[in-house]
Amino acid sequence: MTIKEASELNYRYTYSGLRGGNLNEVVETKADIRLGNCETILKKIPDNFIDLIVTSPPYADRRKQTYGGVSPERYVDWFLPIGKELLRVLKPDGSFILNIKEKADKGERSTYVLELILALRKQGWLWTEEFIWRKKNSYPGKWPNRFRDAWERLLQFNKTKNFNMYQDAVKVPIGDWANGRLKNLSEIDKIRDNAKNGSGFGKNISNWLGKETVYPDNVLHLPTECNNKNHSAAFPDALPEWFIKLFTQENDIVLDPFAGSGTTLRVAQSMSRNSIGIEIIPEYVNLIKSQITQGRLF
Amino acid sequence: MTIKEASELNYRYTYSGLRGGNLNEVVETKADIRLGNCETILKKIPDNFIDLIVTSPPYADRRKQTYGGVSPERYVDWFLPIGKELLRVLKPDGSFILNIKEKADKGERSTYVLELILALRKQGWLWTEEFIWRKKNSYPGKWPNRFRDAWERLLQFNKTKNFNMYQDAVKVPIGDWANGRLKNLSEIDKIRDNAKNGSGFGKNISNWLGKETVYPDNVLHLPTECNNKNHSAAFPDALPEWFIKLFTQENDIVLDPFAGSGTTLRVAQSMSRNSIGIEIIPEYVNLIKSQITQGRLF
DNA sequence: GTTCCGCATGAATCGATAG
DNA sequence: ACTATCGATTCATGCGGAA
Repeated sequence: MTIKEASELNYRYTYSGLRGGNLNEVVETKADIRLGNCETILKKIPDNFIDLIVTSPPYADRRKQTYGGVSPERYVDWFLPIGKELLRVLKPDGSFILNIKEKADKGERSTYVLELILALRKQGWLWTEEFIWRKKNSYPGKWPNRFRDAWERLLQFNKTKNFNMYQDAVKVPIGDWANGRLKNLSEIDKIRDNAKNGSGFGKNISNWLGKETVYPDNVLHLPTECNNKNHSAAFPDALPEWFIKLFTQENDIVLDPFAGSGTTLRVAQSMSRNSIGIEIIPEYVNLIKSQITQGRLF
Repeated sequence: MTIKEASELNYRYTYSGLRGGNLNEVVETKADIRLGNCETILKKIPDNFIDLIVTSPPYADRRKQTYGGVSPERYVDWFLPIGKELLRVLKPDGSFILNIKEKADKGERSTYVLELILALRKQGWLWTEEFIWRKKNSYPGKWPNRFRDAWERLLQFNKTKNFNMYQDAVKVPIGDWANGRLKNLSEIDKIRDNAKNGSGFGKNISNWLGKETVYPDNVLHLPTECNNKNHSAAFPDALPEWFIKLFTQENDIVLDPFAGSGTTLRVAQSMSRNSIGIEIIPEYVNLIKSQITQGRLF
């Protein structure tokens, strides 16, 4: 058992104890999927209720009139009322992850995403970071003046600067360079720190000795999922999983206001997080209900 | 001599031959580096003169010691007069590649790059594409609310939709997944062919065997160069090289209005492209002059 | 000739301290 | 209060000399 696992186990015992239950009593997480208009249902959620919002809204598209066909020109105005509700329901230490990418139209990239970022900031959001989702197997195709689009934006917004971030939960294996070099590196550090001030170097060393994982950066390398789920724009499980690990703890509440095929809810529940989803198409709601354990959260 | 060098040499001979000259007559490319203010010198360049602009301007609030540093608030106003001249000197079928990345400040990303894109569009530029430069060895560090920044923007702007793009020049070796699969396939194919006396499967294989390169996508994976140059942050040679291959032919003219240590000019000349550079710091101009064959182009 | 090791160093960011 | 400076933190690379 690792220290981390022991720590988590200890937390669970403590948690159950505080509730006064016996050790077999597990707090079951709930997934609350609602059918209907996004803005309307958002208004029913209490203030400061959500720990993490992860969503991939319908992208603007001039041609498609079917699912969420919002034109680029109207996109910002369409999204802002939703952004306002999201700002209200998010806890002060929560985060909002928006997966979006502008399409090329008549040879140009649309600018509505840039305008959306500026508008959300004006609305009160902090634009904390832009992660890149690097899609390993991007959509194939060839055009005379454009290569395949192999990345999407993952925009992080916050209500305050002091949001929760559990960085240790997403550490990754250290690069190959370390195999032959790290042992010596720590020796160098020893010498350097001894020469500098002689104190506190042991703390540094403890960070490096036997190091096998490092913190990731702001580029996520994930394949798009090949299995079609009857939904046009499903992102891979690993995407919400990464942000749920990074920004929430067990029994927190995750919200996806454009639930689609329900990836976020399903992943959240598998990770013992509560979740709320909103979806306007009945077929998708039924699909989600078949994959989760339902329960009302508000 | 590598195969690549030999191939290039062979091409040069052929090229000279087509011109009717003897083999010693080489059309020499010129690199024209000028010391001075960017906007001032740009005004001396004729209209529709440049095939490709590749540059990395000083970012806002960076390089304060060397370039003085432009504040994020003033950045767009500072850049626009330069953008206007760049628009004038670029050929209608040329491209403009702008390498830039906003920094984090007080927990937020600055928005001046977004505003710059919108402003350049208003100025008449088409925002054709945003490439991602993924930096594997990004600057280290750890903060409570942020991971390391491992990517920069490579913004492509054009004057018209019908710009030159030589996609075949930047094809890349097919991924390792294909190599492994291809070897396995051919082994299986061998066995099958032996067993079945040629089932037609070999025909498919022949399609695969010739295929060694594929078109890249819009994410570039390049390490930053950490060699001891006298310029603080030169981008790697491979960066301008890729865009010069993609957007120009031999003897075209490449412009870098913020030449810095001269990477763009040096690479352009090594690829038999003419180049123009502007740099305001005398030491860098001298450094560049020591690395190129000079010649006036305007 | 290869491989390995020592070393330097990056367009970083935050929080604390100093003026 | 507001700005300027500094220390602490951290990972992947190239280069040059040594084995």
